[in-house]
Amino acid sequence: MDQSKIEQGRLAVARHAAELFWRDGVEKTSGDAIAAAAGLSKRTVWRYFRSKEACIEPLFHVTGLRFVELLRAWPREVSIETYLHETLGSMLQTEQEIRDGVAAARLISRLKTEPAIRCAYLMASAQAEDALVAIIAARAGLNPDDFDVKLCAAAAMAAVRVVDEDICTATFTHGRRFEHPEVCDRLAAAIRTASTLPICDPLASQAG
Amino acid sequence: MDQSKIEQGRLAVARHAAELFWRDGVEKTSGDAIAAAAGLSKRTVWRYFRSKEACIEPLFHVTGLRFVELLRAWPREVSIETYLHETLGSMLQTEQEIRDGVAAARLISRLKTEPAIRCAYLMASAQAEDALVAIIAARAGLNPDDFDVKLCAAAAMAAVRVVDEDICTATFTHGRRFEHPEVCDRLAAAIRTASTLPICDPLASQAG
DNA sequence: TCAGATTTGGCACTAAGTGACATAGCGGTC
DNA sequence: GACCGCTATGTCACTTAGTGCCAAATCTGA
Repeated sequence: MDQSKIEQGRLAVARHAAELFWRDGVEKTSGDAIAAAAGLSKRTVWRYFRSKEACIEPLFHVTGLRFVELLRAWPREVSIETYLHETLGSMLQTEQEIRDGVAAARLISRLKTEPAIRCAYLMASAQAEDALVAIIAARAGLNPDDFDVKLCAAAAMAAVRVVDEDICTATFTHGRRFEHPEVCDRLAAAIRTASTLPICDPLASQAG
Repeated sequence: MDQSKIEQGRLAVARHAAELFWRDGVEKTSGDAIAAAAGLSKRTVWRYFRSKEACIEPLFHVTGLRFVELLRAWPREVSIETYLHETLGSMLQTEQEIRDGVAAARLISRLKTEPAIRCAYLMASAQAEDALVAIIAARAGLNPDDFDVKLCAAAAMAAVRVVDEDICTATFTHGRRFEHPEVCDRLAAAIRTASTLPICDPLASQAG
């Protein structure tokens, strides 16, 4: 599918936009500057994105999705705590993925002061929530259209969002440092607490 | 405080903007049209709002806040189910408040097709979540800065959001009709399920 | 009624975003 | 390799979103 090529292009732009938004702020960053940094014409940028603030959505989207994709591989017989401790460390494989994670985290730490960033972040979270629905449905053995599944996905995503925001602001605006296990603990605890379906504990084995 | 005067002005504009967004779509509605409908100069509209899509935020904000304010008056010795059944019906008092509710609900039913509306809706929900934090903190006897309180507020707000979206799309795009008790039941059930702190049941009486 | 402060409008301007068409690149086919 | 159709991109003129600046209006209090 060549949809992914477009996604790659959008992501490339998003990385540059994120850099500029972080360095100069959203207001002081022009569409021209983003286009120039990405090595594209302005026109192409506006073909990729409906607005300036949407330029960073793919970055949040991809980082959010990396986490959600990690959950997709979550074996039924493993608890959330065990799974995250075992796998979260290897979620960001390449240098690029790590850079994306840092870039996203930095921007998240600016959510309070830059409404445009919050907007993009929330939009991307909504997409991640959609992806999460399918995973939770599979794990709970329910239909993705089921209201309870949607509710659980929304609550779990909200939990991730709160932890994210908390950790990112603590890191980038208060200079705190987090060791890896602590992040796993907090994410797992929040997801467990917020989950409205019994998905966090090992599940009774089931055919299929 | 004259901050509320500005809020009234913003809300007045938002009502017109919502009408136009609903009738013509966001794209086909110009800033000029909004200003004209509100009887203001374009300049004043852009002083009130940072972007066109933000023009409807106050409508979502006020309807969301009306619900949150209802929860503020929630007595400690009453369960969420009882409280909502007893009070939700009287939440929207004036004709204007009812019109606001309908206008917001109609727009929510367009969330799938109009990203700009989703953006505004999510931003307003984030504000409502902030307001909810204080209420939950009070009810749970915890500090508003407490992580668990923020988590509970986020999860509860997510629950309200999912119910909202579900009911509004069912109403306006599938023509379903909801009786009042059903709405109460669904909201109460979702909030109870998603709440991560024991706030939904009557609380042991406590001085103060 | 006057002074001072705040709010609004008018207008010129910059920047965001679109439409229409030309061009470049990229398989496939002969 | 030349030809073809297809899609992605660029160019440029254009509309609309959004800001800066100053003047007019409106509000406030003595």
